[in-house]
Amino acid sequence: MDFERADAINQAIRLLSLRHRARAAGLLAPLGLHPGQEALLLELDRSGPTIQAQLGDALGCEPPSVTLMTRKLEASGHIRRTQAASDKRATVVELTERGEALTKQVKKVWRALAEETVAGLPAETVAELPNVLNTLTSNVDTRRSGARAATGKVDKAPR
Amino acid sequence: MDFERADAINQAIRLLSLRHRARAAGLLAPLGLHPGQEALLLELDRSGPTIQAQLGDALGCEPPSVTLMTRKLEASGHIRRTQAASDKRATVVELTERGEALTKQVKKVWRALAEETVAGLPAETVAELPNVLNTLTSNVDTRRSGARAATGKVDKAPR
DNA sequence: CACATAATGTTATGCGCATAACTAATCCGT
DNA sequence: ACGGATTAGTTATGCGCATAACATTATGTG
Repeated sequence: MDFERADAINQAIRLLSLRHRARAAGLLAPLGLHPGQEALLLELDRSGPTIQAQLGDALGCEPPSVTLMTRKLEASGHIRRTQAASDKRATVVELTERGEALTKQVKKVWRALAEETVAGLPAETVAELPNVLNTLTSNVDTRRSGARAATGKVDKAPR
Repeated sequence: MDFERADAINQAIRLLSLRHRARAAGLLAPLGLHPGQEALLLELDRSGPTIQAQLGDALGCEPPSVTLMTRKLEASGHIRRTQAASDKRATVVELTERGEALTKQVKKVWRALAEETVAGLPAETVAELPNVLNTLTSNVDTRRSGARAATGKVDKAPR
């Protein structure tokens, strides 16, 4: 691949990151959220009470980031953190009622953002988009060793 | 669009941002660069001596960010900043020889990253990728008034 | 010309996310 | 059952990027 094409791709990804995040920030601000927090709320809405380590895994960010995100969302009353009974190291995070109400609003914003983002693209391109983006992501993912989650193959627990 | 699809798109963009940036960080670290700085060097390599305001425009970031980026790259000896003759407010930024040498290395890394990023995708998808990503970007770009703008012409595809 | 307005850049501050270093709890092989 | 390794979480620190407030220079009207 020549440099021109390579740069076009890298630069496009970089700019998309900046602008999509900026737009999300603008849409989430009226809800009192900063970008990144919405992902945590949505994950809790999707999975119910969750351990912080799993949250970090789902959101693709590191434990210290999860600590700060949960701390702030707890301070604003949208989530609740309790020590797990079965594992005294773990902290279980769950939505409060306020958090659930806010998450409903977040979902509306999230749909609006996605629609705005893909406006003007052919339906088939939009349909393929998540898969293409996920492929790009796992290609550069050093966390999960680029493994594809598609197979759903999990080593069975030896017990 | 239903929430599932919307979330798949937004989440995919968010994760791609994190991972692509993280991978870039890993590849640039041996060169002594942090992600974001390479874009500035490449822009200077492409356009020659440039005013900071134009740099911010090209990189899609704000004046204070440009100030910090240029300050650090100047401190590391890769760029030089001089006051413009024609406009005493403006600061002209240009590559030093060290900066040019480093940029050569950056280009190699940049090509490698792009190739790694699009690995496994059909060639035609890769060919369309920059345009698709740029469309997504301008759809959510609140900086330059929404849509087309850059070159003053329609992106492409004269039917 | 004078003066309001715009444009360039800087400082201060804040958020998200990262890594490094640390504590505390759980697991596991001997 | 003991003691090393693994895992969950926190604190400290740093970088990139953003906005807000500000100083300085250019510009374009009356």
